[in-house]
Order: sequence, then C-alpha cells, then structure tokens
Amino acid sequence: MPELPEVETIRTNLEPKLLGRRFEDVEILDSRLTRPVDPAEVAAELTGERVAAVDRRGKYLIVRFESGLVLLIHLRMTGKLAYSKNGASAAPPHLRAVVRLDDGSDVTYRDVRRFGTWLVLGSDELEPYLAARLGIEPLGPGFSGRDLSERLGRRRGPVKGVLLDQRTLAGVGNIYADEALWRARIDPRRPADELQPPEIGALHRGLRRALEAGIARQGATLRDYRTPDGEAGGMQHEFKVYGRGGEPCSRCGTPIEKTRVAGRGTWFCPACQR
DNA sequence: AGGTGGACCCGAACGC
DNA sequence: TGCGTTCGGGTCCACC
Repeated sequence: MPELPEVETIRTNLEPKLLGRRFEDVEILDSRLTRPVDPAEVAAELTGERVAAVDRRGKYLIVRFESGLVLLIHLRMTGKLAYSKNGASAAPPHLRAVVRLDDGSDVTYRDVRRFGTWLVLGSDELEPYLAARLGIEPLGPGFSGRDLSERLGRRRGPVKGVLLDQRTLAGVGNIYADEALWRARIDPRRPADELQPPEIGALHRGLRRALEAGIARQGATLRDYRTPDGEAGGMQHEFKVYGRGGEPCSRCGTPIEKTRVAGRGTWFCPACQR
C-alpha cells in the first residue's frame, strides 16, 4: 500500500513529466473516484489546466496548477498512477481515469479496490483541508523528538495506533510503523504516553530512518505498488519485521511474531522490542 | 475527547 | 477440484 515513501517516489517521478504540461483531456470512468462530486464536473474543471508544481503531503499527492486550482490525489490502498510517453494503447484492467497531456503523453489511474480519491480544491481550500487531517511531516526539517514526545504524551492507546493516526504524523502506514518500532526496539502495544525520553528519541530516529530507507529503495512492492514507469520498488527486501512472521529477527535471532494492534496486522520481535 | 469498530471495496488466501 | 468464506488495509464516521 502506498505510504509516504511510495507517494514521494511517485511525486519525484511525475514532477519532471508534468511540470509545465497542460491537461488536454481528462476522462474519469468511475464516479467513486470523485464522489460526491460528478466526475464530468471534475474532468471539466481539470481540462485546460497547466501544471505549476507536483507536491506531497503525508500520503496525498498534490498537483498544483498555474490558475491556483489544486488536484489532491489519495491512492489509498491500490491506486496506481502510470505514465506513458506516447499515450496508452489498450485500456488496462481497473482503469478509473486518464489524463492526456499536451505533449502526447498520458497519465492513467488504476485502482482495483476503488478506495482512492481525486479531489479538486481552490488554492485557499487546500491548507485547511490538509490541516484538519494531517499532523507534522516526519521527514520535514521541523520534526523534532520534542514534537514526537508532545504528540505521544497526549495519547494512551498503543503507540502503533498513534503512529497510524495521520494527525500525529503525516504519511506513516502499517508497514513503516512496524519497521520504525523495530528500529526503536519498542513493543507496538506499549501505551504511547508511557514511553520514556530515550525511547522517544529512538522512535524519532527509527521513523526517519525507516521512511528514508523506503524512499531510497523507491518504495516497497508487495502486490500493487509500482512507480509511474512501471518499476517495482525494492524496500520489501529490506523489511525487518513486516510480513516476516516466524523468520528470525536480524538483530537477536528470535522468531518474529504476528499479532493485531489497533485493528491492524502487526509484526514485531518479542525479544528485542520491549 | 479519545478510543473502537464497522463500512467501503474486491482479489487473494484459506477452509472444507 | 471447486466453491463459499475470510482477510486486509486507509480513512471516515457512528457510537461509546
């Protein structure tokens, strides 16, 4: 599932391809994508717009246009953006939208589970929309151990659940939460407000290192995720715990266990995560 | 208010 | 083999 590193990889890939291009034609084939807004209305709004920037906030991809209009894309679990230089030929399975650019290339959006969303906002609507949903950027310069400490200290639930709450940190999902907690040697079930300062420091570092490793590997491909050029990421080969139940912990050799925390499948080392 | 659990989806994995 | 059932996961929302 695309989390921060996957969305950042997509952003980096698409930015040079989209910058300065005009959306010449937009087709939206699934009304769920823009619900409750009529897809024809969204397609009409986007047609003719010229791309000024491709940004990311948390797991959202942000396409900013010269007019000030913004397209906010969330891939949820199975959304995929693909770029094709000479235009896509046959329609791939689960195609939900196609954007034809003014240089003959196109961007297609596919989504098996249809959870992903495209939302068009005015320039003044974007910040309030994101601010209501997202906390601090974990890879941003402003994210300190103190920030993390403040956010965890207010919450009694299991630390993993708090990390998954996008209002705590923007962009951490099930995979990178498990990986960061392993790096920090913290049991995912621990109440967030009981973590000690050294543990919070370790978690701060663990989060940044896990996310940075994900970006360096172009994300993790388990099933669906691909870069816009169709390439798989490599981070799945670096997982320390995620999906590795029964395999020895690379730090202490104890078999990795699987449990359920905050309603999510959770992998951890029962010996070195305390 | 914070925490929890269901809904939304549908392919894959599982169970008999 | 084949078919029905369960699972999973990001976010929103209803309900404690």
